[in-house]
Amino acid sequence: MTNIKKVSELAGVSTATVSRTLKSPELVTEHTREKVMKAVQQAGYRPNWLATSVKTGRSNSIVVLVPNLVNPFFMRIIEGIEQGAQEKGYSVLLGDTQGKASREHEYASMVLTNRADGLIQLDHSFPFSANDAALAEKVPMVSVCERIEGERRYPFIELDNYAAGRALTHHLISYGHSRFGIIAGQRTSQIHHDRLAGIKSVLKEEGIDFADNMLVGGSYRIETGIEGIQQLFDRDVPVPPTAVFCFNDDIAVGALYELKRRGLRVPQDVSITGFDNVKVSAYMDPPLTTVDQPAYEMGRRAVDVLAQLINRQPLQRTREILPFQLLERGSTGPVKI
Amino acid sequence: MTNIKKVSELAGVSTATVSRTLKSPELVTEHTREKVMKAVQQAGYRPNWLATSVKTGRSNSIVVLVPNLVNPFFMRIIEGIEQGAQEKGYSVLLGDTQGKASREHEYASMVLTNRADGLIQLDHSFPFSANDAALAEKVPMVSVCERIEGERRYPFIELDNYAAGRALTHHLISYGHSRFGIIAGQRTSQIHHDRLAGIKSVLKEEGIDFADNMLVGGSYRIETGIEGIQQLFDRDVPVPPTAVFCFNDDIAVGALYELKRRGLRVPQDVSITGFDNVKVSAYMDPPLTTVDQPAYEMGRRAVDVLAQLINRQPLQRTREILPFQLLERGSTGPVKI
DNA sequence: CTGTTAGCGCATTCAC
DNA sequence: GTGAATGCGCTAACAG
Repeated sequence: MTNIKKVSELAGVSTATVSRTLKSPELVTEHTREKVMKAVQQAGYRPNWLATSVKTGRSNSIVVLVPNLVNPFFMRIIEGIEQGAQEKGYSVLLGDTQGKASREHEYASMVLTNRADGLIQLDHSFPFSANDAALAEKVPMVSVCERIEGERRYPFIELDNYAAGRALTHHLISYGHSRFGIIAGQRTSQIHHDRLAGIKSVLKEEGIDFADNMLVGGSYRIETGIEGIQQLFDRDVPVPPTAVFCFNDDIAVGALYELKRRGLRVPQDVSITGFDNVKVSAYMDPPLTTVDQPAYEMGRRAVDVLAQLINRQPLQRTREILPFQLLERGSTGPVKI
Repeated sequence: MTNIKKVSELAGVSTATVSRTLKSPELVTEHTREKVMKAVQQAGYRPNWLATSVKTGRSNSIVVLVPNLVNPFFMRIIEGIEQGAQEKGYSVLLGDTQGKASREHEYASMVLTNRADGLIQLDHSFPFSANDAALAEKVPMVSVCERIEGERRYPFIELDNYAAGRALTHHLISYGHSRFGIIAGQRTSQIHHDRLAGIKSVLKEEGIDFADNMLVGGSYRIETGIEGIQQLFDRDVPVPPTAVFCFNDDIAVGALYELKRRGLRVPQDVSITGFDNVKVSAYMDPPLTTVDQPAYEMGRRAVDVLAQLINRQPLQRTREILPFQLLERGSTGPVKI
């Protein structure tokens, strides 16, 4: 292990001077700087990051809790987080929670043991165990694309899900639809409620009924889309929906698959909408009408906010609602007469 | 900051005893253990992980270099890495390189500064800068699903790409195909050469010609699939291919999209194959014939090997070639007469 | 501008 | 079985 002491001996200076040369070169004569740099080069010296961190009390790492790595939407957010983190000098510790509380607790505790300086939560749960809740009081934490339930003290960055729900509904109504189904993802989350409320508000305004049993689903997976269609079209309801809201693109992919399998045409027989604007959604047959979320920007913004929290800087605002974009593509069309 | 000293005072013991109680409880009387644990509880003490790490010289972290986070195949590997790492007590630092050498250098250097104990490379390049190459000599590094070019000293875990290429070719030939196109991903990588060699070996055995200009593409993206089809079907070649090998599922998605857009039916007019068995590939219309890679297991295995390297344990073998599985689905069929 | 000194928080000798 | 002392590698205060 080549350490600072060896370099200092090699350069014929003190360890402090070596440290200074590397961290604040302007505090050092050009002459010594050259001497030191030469020794650094020669010894192949790299400062031990662990030691620096103990000393400064900062790990310069952040941990990201994500329920599912294989979801391209989350990964796009994490790309943004990574980019933002890198620019600010943070490393990203990946916390794949699989949606399990125990794993959330484990990863969240990293910030309690100085392994990370802050936490970004992509899921909607409060990630600390009951045991750690007290310790977690002052932990820098931000949630992005979701909102931590029952916790008003943590900032969040999310989409205007309510407005997006309204926009999707208006879009479908403009095509003449009046019988709707919904295949939802996680039903306990705040964004679920927002989207649902957005949809229902328009239906109410338009005097359209929505029966509770037309809301199915419960997770953001392709299989949920398949099962959702089965439930919506198999039951004894005399009139199946002519349009189905899917609460993410994966669900929509499953729904599209299952509708086709049943010989139903999209959008001639049934219109469907997705959510997130995942890359493949544009290349489906037909391409999915969906809501674009600025995932990458959300990730970057989350790092900005987290960094301010870590540095105890005041936040301008604690909640950021980002605009969405409705992408009208081929999976929606006029209602069948 | 509640540190070990506070706890020791609270428990009326020395700091050494607190440390022992937490790390090796068996070295301590039950009586003192209880005393200490109570104090730990009461103080809400969590050992500072940074300090522990400086002391032991181990960060218990590994860094994973991945060229693209949005590719579900890579993410499946990383799921496996995460799981394996967690079981072995390692944390995963995410290094999204975007395929850029500068970012690779930056992330790879983490293992030079004790920020990580080892490195898993998912891409095919030697990730250290020329400057760091000497220092990197003894760095624990493993590559998975690719092979680090020109470096024989690092172990790798990968698929039998040669055999997979052969299997795909046999499959298509059994359907009567004899005019092939290939849309490749990164052409410089070892796995590219292996797959290509596999395909060509069968063609040669069967006496089938393959013109060099039927190999197109250059990156693992949907757009590459689209452009690839354009190149293969637009050129002045009198006879376009009846079957196209796509070197991953994303490319196949693009190819499928573009073929349909041109009014060509899959598989009636053109057969296509993917690679990786990404989740959505099964739900395309038609579902993609593809090669399943045991991505999750590859990730787990990579951690096993890396851990052995970190602990300077001898490796049984330095190169692991895993079996693949050919999934025959709807995107391949008999050649059109 | 540079060197000396004193820790950061913890783990590990070595005595007892 | 436990405590006192030492040091991991580095940075920050203070002198000079």
